[in-house]
Amino acid sequence: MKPYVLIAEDEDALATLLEYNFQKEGYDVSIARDGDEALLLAAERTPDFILLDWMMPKLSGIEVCRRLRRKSETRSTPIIMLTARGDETDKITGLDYGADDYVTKPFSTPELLARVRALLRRTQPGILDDVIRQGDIEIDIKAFRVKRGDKEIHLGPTEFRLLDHFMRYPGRVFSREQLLDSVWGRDVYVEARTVDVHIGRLRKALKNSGGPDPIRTVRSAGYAFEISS
Amino acid sequence: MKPYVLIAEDEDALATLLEYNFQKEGYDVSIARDGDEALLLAAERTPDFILLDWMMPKLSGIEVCRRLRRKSETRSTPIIMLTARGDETDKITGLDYGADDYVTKPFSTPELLARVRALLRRTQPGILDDVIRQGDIEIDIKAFRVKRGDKEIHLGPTEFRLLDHFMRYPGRVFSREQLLDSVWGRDVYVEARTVDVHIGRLRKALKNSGGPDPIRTVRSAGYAFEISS
DNA sequence: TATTTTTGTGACAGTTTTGTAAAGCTTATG
DNA sequence: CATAAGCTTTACAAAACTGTCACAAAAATA
Repeated sequence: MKPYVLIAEDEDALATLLEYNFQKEGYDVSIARDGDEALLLAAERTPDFILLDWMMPKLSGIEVCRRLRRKSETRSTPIIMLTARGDETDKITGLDYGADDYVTKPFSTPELLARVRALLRRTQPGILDDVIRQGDIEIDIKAFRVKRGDKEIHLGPTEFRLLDHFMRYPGRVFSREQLLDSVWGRDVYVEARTVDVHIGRLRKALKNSGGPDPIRTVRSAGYAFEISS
Repeated sequence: MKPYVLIAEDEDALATLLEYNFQKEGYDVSIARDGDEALLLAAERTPDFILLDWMMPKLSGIEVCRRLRRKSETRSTPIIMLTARGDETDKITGLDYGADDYVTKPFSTPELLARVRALLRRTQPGILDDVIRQGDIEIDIKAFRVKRGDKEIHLGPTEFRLLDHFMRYPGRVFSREQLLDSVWGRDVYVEARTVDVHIGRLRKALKNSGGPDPIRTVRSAGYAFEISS
């Protein structure tokens, strides 16, 4: 639903500040205090982009960056490096290792947010859009509305987030666990089968407005959203 | 293009707050820390209106006011005086010396902004829109009036600002917290549920004049104003 | 075909969120 | 100083939503 950012930063004050600002700006945020944690969180739920501090305990930013690039899920995830001023060499090295942009500390929050928006627009087109359309289904995130053809569709909060998630990644198959992570939230404990129930509800709502069922069940794997446009 | 406001206020915290809020609202802002500076800045570029603190170093607000009135460029520039509560005499004197309105501290930012808009509409016609219309609902900020169809609607101040805000951003969903920020004021502490009560009153008032409820409840998210035109 | 595994779905009990009337206060007004 | 108007909070009822379960249906497997 919201763009999901992973912030890897060991300095507490900065991490909190960033978390606050990005949340306020409308992002889902996770904070990692060291390199290990960053990799862990990134594996749990693939972020839409990553803020990576250059200097961190356990694994340095550059090492994290390199490892992320080795996995298929995060190979193309945009990464912004946070470096101390003056380390010009860091920039070179960082970009070498696959960072997409870098920002020197200290930076102003609006500046960073602007950089992030620019990066997202460049690399993840559509992720900042308010309206997503797939076939005859249209979802407006800011207005919390769903339409199929001309008909308004009412969805409960969970079904809305679920559809939102699916429509951002059309065709991709998500396991129940993945859906729980990214739609319900990492820390919530619910039965995997609960996903089925909500899928059912979503299907019913979408069917009421006519047209084929856009959700495909992938037996023993999960669900995917597909619709011919 | 943007209205240009000169803010003369020596108290740092308040000056910064005002600067931030007026900029966010789309004004060009200059800050003067004392009376001398205020006159200087006003001479440099004639403001569209002036916020003038009553108590200031060097030249008091009232003296600044009087001198501004002597120059042809600023003779008719709207001036809002900021005074401490209780100084009833200030009001009289201030208006005598040519202030157009006065606001007692402490005030909430949205309240001040509303006063400013009203003043600008009264004195600088055309610089802002007077009326906003959505569907059959019409709000006249200058006159503090609301009409639905032909019927006059009476609203309390809070409901008025609430409707004003909604009609400026039709279709968009605002959380209770956002509404508290932009309608009540960043600094005011009020229960989130209070918003519900005012929404209820606004709905009732609008319903009395017939037609559908233009306010949509978005469960677990907030409210939005929508009406078919 | 019989058996096992996986998915679809109606029912339901519990929880969360919203609508609203009533009460207590504060501020404006004459 | 009394009255009126408007604001916030509270409490309770209604409505919407949630997660789980049980069982039916479908698909895979033997």
